[in-house]
Amino acid sequence: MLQISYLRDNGEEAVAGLKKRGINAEQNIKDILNLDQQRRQAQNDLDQCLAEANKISKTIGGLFKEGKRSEADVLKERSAELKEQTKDLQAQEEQLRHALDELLVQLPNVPFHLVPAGKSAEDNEEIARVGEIKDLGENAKPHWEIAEEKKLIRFDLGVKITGAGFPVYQGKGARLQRALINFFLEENRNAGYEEYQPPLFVNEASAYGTGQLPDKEGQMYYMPEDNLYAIPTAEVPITNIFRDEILELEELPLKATAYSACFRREAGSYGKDVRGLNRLHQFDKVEIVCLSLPEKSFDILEEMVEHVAGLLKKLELPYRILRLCGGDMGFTSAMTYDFEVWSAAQKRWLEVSSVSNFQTFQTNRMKIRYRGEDKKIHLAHSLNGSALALPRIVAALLENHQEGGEVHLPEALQSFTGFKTI
RNA sequence: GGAGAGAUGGCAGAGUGGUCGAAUGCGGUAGUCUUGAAAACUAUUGAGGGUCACACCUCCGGGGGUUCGAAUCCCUCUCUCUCCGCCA
Repeated sequence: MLQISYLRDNGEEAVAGLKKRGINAEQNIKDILNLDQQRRQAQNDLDQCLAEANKISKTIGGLFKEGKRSEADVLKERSAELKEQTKDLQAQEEQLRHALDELLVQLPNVPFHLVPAGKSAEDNEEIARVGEIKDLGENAKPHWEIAEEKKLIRFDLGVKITGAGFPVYQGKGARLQRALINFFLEENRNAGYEEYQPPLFVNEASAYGTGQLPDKEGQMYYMPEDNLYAIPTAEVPITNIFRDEILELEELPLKATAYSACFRREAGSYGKDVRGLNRLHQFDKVEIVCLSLPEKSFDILEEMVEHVAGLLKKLELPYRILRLCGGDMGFTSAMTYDFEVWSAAQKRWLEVSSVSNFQTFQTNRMKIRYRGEDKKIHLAHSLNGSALALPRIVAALLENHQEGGEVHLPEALQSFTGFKTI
């Protein structure tokens, strides 16, 4: 959620920025500032009322001690009046605050100046393309065929025991999953990320903290008996570890990584998008999360992008990096880079990582702060990215590295799998 | 699942219905001393709102109530811990 102080000082900048998302927020922000003004006035009135009431209470206390009952009784009457007033003012302030909050949470993050304007994926800006796109000819098999032939992934068994979108990995398929998780975690750890193993379910406060609620309510699996949500990404528990914390300067930048299973309902998806490993309800992902000084966060973002690019290079997969346009960016992001790997048989790009800087959008809600050089408390910036999401990486590995009925694993992976070919 | 205990500042831990945003200790920060460090001593040290800055207001798990006045009394919810049961 945007900081009200930011909107007070930079309302026009926010309006201009949000246009890049295709949103005209002018009236909205006007309303917000208006409500903010009213709210502060109400708060002020309330405070004064309370101040007087406090003073009277103290005076009454003194009078009682001196035994001046009658004088105290007079003041009690005034106090009763104030109490009525306080009630009204309190209700008023609360009502204004809720109205303000409601508008505020509906406003997405303001895109960074580098973010191109645009409506959809077509307006994204390709900023790098790395690796050779090989023409595998007519015989190239899509990953689901390879996975089925070699009994790596059993979609049928997943359907049997759970449902569509919950595949069973078997044999070398299962070992490949385990190897990839280890490979990513090791790479991340070597790059300075501390490893965590978080809970897979989170409470409501956590889901709000990272912005899954109220924006993506229907995308999460929910367990009403316990009021818990299955995490759609490790970003949620990992970032929430630092909720309500004040970090010391030495702790920044804080770099964390975690493997987790991720759960997404993916309501409304269909067709080729959900074929094979393209889109699942449960999948594995290794995530990286950073908390940084505001002035450093875009450097950190570039650093994270470099790191993810390094992983894809080691996997010898052709990929491209996109800078998402305003309209394609997530609600909470100020700037996002997507990584897409080439799917040699499907002949299309598959998103495998999304690296974003949220600036204070998440930390404002979560109250993740740091004590600055000036000894004052400021909001930190938060960032995260996938490093990496497994299913589409597996798809790309199988498709791109197939040759003569075999799949040759990249060298970097071989020590983790314990086998070179599938 | 059953029974009991508890929830106070970074941590530990006091707190009689009024001057308690809260003793004390530890920790943190700054200083004195020291060649340097340790120790000792001194000072300082919660967060949010508000203000140019003060003032002022809010917060002792959450919500509600009693009272002129609540960390303190009452109700309720949540959570944590201990014991028992079950169990990877």
